[in-house]
Amino acid sequence: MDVLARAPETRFETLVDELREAILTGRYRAGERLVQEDLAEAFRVSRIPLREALRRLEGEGLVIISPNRGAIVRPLAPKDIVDLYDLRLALETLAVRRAAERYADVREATTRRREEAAAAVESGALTTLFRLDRDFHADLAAASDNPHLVAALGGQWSQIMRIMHAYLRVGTYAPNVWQEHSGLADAVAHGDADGAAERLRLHLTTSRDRILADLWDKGPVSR
Amino acid sequence: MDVLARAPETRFETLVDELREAILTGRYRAGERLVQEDLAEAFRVSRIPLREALRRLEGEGLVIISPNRGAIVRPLAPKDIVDLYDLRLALETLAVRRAAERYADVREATTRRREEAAAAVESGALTTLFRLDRDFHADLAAASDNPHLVAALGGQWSQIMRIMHAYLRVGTYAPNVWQEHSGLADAVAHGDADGAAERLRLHLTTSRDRILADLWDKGPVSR
DNA sequence: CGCGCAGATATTGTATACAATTCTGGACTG
DNA sequence: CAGTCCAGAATTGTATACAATATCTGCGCG
Repeated sequence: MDVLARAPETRFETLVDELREAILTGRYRAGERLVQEDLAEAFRVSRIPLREALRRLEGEGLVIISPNRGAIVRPLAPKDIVDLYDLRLALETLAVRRAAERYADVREATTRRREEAAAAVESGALTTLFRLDRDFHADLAAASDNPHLVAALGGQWSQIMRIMHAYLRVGTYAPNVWQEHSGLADAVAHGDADGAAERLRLHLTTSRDRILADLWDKGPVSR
Repeated sequence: MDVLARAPETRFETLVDELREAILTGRYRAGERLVQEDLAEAFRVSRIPLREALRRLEGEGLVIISPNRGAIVRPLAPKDIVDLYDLRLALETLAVRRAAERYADVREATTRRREEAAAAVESGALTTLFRLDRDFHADLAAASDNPHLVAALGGQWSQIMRIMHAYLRVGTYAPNVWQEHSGLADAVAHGDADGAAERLRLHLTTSRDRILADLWDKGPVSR
């Protein structure tokens, strides 16, 4: 057998992840055309897996495909930010309530990552920072024991990550985010569903308002 | 120009709808293998648009694709029913609250369809009945003015329709569903967010319990 | 200056071919 | 007789090429 562990992934799977990452980080900007031939060459694949990947991302709401006209990166308007956070709050509130009812101990989801996040802030590694944020909330969602909810939230996180990359800077990213994460995890672990829901609401509304405040400074840009 | 309105749809789009419909109505049953060559022949298309359609349905959670092993119709366990209704309640509660805040008049969404549904019950046209049900709730969701929420709910409805087709009969389908729809639409139109949310909760929990009760009769079938 | 049409461009759909992986059934071995 | 292994079948994954269709662009013409 091979010394190196063989990646069992198909080209479609890696391609979806790479393309999603490229859109999330702004390498392909909002409204930009995604020409199949160009993408296929850039990612060293043929058009078949590429088309499948585009269809998947279309399903996630990251790209828009018009028949015979091609794909573009979906534009993001300020209202999208409000709507997405509204939706995310509803989904994640359900998640933390269910997790609290089960007394799920999600505290290690913070302790493990808290100092890593601090280091990322220090070095300005924004992508790492956002990934840690997402991973924490993903663990929280998984604690709900509702796979369908986890899947729905997973789809929304693509959009959230796009917003973060587009509008957050080290100076904008709240320094006490991980403090809020800890309090949230504690409430869940103690079975305090109402407290967890309220902490989540505060956490998300402040995050959203921080983004919106930053947005007004720079004008209604669609990146 | 042509007399007949030309369908501007691509094969992928029609294929997704046809395949989804086939799975929803049980033509392909849970766990059944979906062989690409066979499907391509059955729907008179080549494998490329077929693969794209399967990827889309995989994203909707209707099929499961294993690398090099092919696609199957996703099995539905009783816990899935509970989880899906839990998720749906959270999403739709947000929708009706937002709709109520806007005093959205969704009452014609019931009046138009109420007698049509009664006729469908009479003639035993279950598929028509389910479609009317979905259309009402889709109108309700649209009244929230949150496209992302509408999209999320749309994805969940594929699963809900599967459950309905699998477990509901004319005798099981509640006769006063459309009465509840009317009350819900009235509350929304009067801007009574709390009342609408409570009516929705009752509507969905009774629907769910009816399905679960029917399920225990027949045993834990995965159709 | 506006309009329309032809060519260029791009995408979609399809066919074909082949590689890679998984599954299957039976022969072989202990 | 049970278990293993292997060759071939079946299926999926990918690449290439090409026809059909739709869109876009720019030029000529009235």
